[in-house]
Amino acid sequence: MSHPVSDEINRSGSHASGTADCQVCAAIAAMVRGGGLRIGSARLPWAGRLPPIHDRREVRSRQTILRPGETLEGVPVICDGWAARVARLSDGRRQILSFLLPGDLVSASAVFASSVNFYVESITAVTHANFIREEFQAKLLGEPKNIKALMGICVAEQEEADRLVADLGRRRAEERLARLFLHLMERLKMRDMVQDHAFALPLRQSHMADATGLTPVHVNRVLGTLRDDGIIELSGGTLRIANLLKLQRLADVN
Amino acid sequence: MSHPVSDEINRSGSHASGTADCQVCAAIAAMVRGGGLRIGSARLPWAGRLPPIHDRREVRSRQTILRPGETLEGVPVICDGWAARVARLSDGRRQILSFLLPGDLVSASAVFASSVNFYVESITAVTHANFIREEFQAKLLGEPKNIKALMGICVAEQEEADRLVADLGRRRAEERLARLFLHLMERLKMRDMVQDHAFALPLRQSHMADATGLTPVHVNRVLGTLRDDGIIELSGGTLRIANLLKLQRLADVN
DNA sequence: CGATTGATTGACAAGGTTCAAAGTGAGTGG
DNA sequence: CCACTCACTTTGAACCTTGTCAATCAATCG
Repeated sequence: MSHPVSDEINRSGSHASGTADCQVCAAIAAMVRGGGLRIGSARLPWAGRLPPIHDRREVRSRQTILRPGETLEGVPVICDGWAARVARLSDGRRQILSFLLPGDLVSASAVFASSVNFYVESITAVTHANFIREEFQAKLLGEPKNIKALMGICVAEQEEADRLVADLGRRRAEERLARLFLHLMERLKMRDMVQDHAFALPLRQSHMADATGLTPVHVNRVLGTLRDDGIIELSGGTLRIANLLKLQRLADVN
Repeated sequence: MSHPVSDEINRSGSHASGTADCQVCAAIAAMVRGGGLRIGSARLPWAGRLPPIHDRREVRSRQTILRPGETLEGVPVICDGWAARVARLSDGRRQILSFLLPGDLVSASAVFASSVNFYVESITAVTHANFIREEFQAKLLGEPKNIKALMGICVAEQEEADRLVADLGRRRAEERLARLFLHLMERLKMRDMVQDHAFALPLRQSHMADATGLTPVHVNRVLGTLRDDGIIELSGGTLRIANLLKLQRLADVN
């Protein structure tokens, strides 16, 4: 069976070859199946053939993948697992800027700059590929259509951030968590990772706290009320939205 | 005296001509003097000659300039005055996403999309120009250098938003206000609008509240303590940083 | 098994909000 | 020029949401 993605990868001489090649193929294939590289809901719809990768890395859960200012080997894309972009304050406070899901470009800025100004940390075990920047750029800048797609990713990234700013600035704990869950569900839906209003949620309560600007203790309490109200069921790493309508009303969608 | 900017504007047949042309020239000249179009600290360093504008508008203070979804006539750039990008929740809560100063492109997204998903509201009286999108794009996409400059603006916009997310999620009132003031001072410095640690600050306390995710009453109290501690002097629309070191320590810079 | 990590709970403190009222200042019309 | 109005600032008091501290419980892992 012909497989343009893995063909391309296998042809690229520079990537780390090992025993896990088919994993990479599978992961990137999944990415493509999901509609191309993305950030949030924006896509980079490349026709079949990806640029060559510099390398591919597998990282255990709870590791720091990138640090601010650190030189990037390539343009990082998440193949598998969950990661987060995070900001750290000097006294250790943390804020999750966004979650990175399979198929996500870590940041549009990484396409042009050789470093970023946030941390990237794995939440689960993560596989990520680093595309060769020059080739990635060349492919993008070659076609106006691709430039616009990249701008689309930038805009989506920005809209995401604006949404989060309004959430953190003006919404209370319950609303923030409700919106977090709905937002994640939307993104996972696009990847066919939601079944019957339920999906794997590998986040600790401290992750949810860092994403919503709350403390883990308070997240715990709010989750408790959401559970008691029959809105969500959360256990064993699986979140099931038991009452979507109520959750949406809480989250102030529509 | 030859003046490439106003020459260009005068040559452009499609812009609204009136009695205030020299105002436009002056405003855009100021913009150029300041280093080109920008967002935050990123610049679009166009060599002397701007693309033609579709029109130019003057708006009184406290008006809504743009609404989400509304069709944009062109690519809006602030020539004079202060405006804000703002998000509104369904129940009326407001969050200021960013302040727009003279020379600011309202949003990089406006270059490619014909609508945006936030409000733009004037704070003072505002003059803004709307560049013809096709020409603006053509000029940008024509040169790879310009594409990278545009991407630089996108990245700066994003970094701004990330910074704000961390502030709103993880910093307390005093820190947020301190950072707001320092951030504004930096931006105004680039425009030569700061003298001796003092600058015109046309914001009401409710603006500061909407920018920092606080209530106006609490902003008032915190301003009171900053004043009492001899850190700032704020009156008559002028902010003077009386003790920069203390303010920076509060703001957790460095 | 002991050790570690995360979830849960209680008691209490604090930061920030809400409501209400009074003070201030600039602009307006008479 | 004065009184009036309107928008904004300031202040107090009560309240509420969220944070802090501390202890316990549950689950996982070498």
